[in-house]
Amino acid sequence: MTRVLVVDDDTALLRALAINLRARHFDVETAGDGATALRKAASTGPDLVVLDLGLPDMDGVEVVAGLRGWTSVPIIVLSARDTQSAKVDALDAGADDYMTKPFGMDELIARIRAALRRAAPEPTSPVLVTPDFTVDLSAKRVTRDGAPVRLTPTEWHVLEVLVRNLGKLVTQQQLLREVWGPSYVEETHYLRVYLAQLRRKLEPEPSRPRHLITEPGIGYRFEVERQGSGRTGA
Amino acid sequence: MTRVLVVDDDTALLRALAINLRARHFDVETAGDGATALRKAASTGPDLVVLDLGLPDMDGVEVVAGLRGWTSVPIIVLSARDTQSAKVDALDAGADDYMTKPFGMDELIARIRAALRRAAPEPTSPVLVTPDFTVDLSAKRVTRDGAPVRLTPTEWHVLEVLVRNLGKLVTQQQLLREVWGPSYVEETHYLRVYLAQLRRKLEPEPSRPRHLITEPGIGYRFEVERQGSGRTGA
DNA sequence: TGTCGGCGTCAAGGACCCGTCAAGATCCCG
DNA sequence: CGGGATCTTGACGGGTCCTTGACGCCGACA
Repeated sequence: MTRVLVVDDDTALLRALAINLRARHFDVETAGDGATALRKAASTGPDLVVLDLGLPDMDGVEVVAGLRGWTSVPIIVLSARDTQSAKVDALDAGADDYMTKPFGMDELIARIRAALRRAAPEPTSPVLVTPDFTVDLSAKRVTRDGAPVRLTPTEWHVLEVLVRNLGKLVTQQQLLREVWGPSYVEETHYLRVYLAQLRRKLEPEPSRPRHLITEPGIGYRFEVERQGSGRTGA
Repeated sequence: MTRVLVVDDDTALLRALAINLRARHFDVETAGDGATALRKAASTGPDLVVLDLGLPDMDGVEVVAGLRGWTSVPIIVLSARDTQSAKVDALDAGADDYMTKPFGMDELIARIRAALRRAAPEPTSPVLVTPDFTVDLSAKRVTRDGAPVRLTPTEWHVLEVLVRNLGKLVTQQQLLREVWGPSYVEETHYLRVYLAQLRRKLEPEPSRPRHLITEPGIGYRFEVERQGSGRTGA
C-alpha cells in the first residue's frame, strides 16, 4: 500500500486530509511539526510527502531541504501564501508541486497520483539474478539451480519487499507493516522465523547468509554481489 | 541544451513564452495547434512540453493522451479553466503539472525546473562522500575502502543526525534528544563513548578526527573537505 | 603552579536481540 | 469432515549491544 506522510500543524485539516486519503486507500502517517516530520520520514520511509509550509517549529523550506538531503521522495507543498517568490523558493528547494490553500481535495488527489506516477517507473529489471538463485518479481517465481523453489505466500511477500529495496536497509517496522499490517510492527519474532526459512531455502550456507543480511537492531537488507570496484557512481 | 516545446494558439503569448525561455537558455520549439504539436514532438523529441489546453483543432487532453502514447516527457499544462475537474482530467490524462492562466513567468520557470529535475535520471541515492568513507543515508549504509562498515543502531543514529546537519553544529542536547530521547539530555557521557566508536570505525586517525569534530562544551559537527568531495544530491 | 571540569579511552556486566527448533493453532482444499 | 500446509507462539542458547564506571589527558582559570 502506498504510504503518504501528511505534515500540517492544523489538526482539523490534518484529520480531514488523513480521512480523505485513507478513503482512497492510502496508508497515512501524520506529523504536526517539522522535527516530527523529518523523524517520521526517516523511520517510515513514505512514498510521498504532503507538506504544509506553515509549521510552528521550523520553516517549511528547511523541511524540504532536510528531506532532499537523503531522499528523492515526491513532496507536494501546501501553503496559504500565493506569491510567486514563495512558490519559486519551495520548488527550487526540491518540492515537486505547490498548491495554494484553500485547495480542492480532488485536485490534491490528482496531483498526488501524478507525482506517484512519475516516481513509479522502477528501472530495476523484474528478474534478479544472484550466483545462487534468481527471483522473478513479475512471475512471482524463485529458481535455484534451474529448479523452482517452493515459497509460502508470506515467505514470498517478505522476499519481495527485500528485493524491491535491493541493497537498501529495510527496517523491521517497514517489513512488518508491509507484510503483516500496521498493527504487527512489534512482532519482530515473525521476522526471525521467516528470514530463517528463506535462508534455509535460498542460501547455500543458511548459517552464513550472503544475501539476506541482518542488521542487528535495525532490520534486514538484500545484498547483491558487488564484485569488482565498489564504485558508487553518480 | 534543454529543448522545450511550447504549444499555444495565442501567438502573442507564444512569443512571450519563447522569449522568456530562451533568455533562460532553453532551446525553444513552438506549435500553434495540436496536430503540429504532436508532429513536432515526434520529430524533435523535446525534454519538456508546455501545453495550452485551448487549442483550435483538438482538445488539449487528447494532445496529452497522444503524447503519453509513446513518450514520458514531462508535460506542463496551461489553461484558463480553473475548475477542479479540468485539472483532474488533465493530470489523470498524464500531465505532470497544471497552471491556471494568468500565471507568473517565474513560477512557470520554477515548475519547469522542478519537472526537469524529476525527469533527470538519478538512479543512485544521494551519498555523502569523503576521502575516507561514504555514507548512504537512503540505504543506511556506510562504506570504507569499498567494504561495508558495520555500525550498531545507536552508532548509525548518531552518525545520521550529524550527516543530516552537514557542516552545522549539533549541540549535545540536540543529539541526545534525537537519539536517546528527551530524558537523556544530561547523559553527555554517551556522546563521548559513541563518538569515539564512530571515529574508530570511520576516521583514518581516530585520535585526530577529520570529519567528526568536537566543539568543546557545545556539541559536535560533521566536517567535509571542500576539495573534491561533497554531496551528490537529488 | 595547582585545581577543576570536559573530553577521550578502555573494560565489564547485564540487558537485549537473533537464530533455531518444535509444538500447537489455523486455514484451505479436497 | 479430514488432512496437509501454513502461520503463530513459546523456549532456549549464543552472541551483540548498551550502559556504566574508572582513569588519564588537556586546557581554563585562579
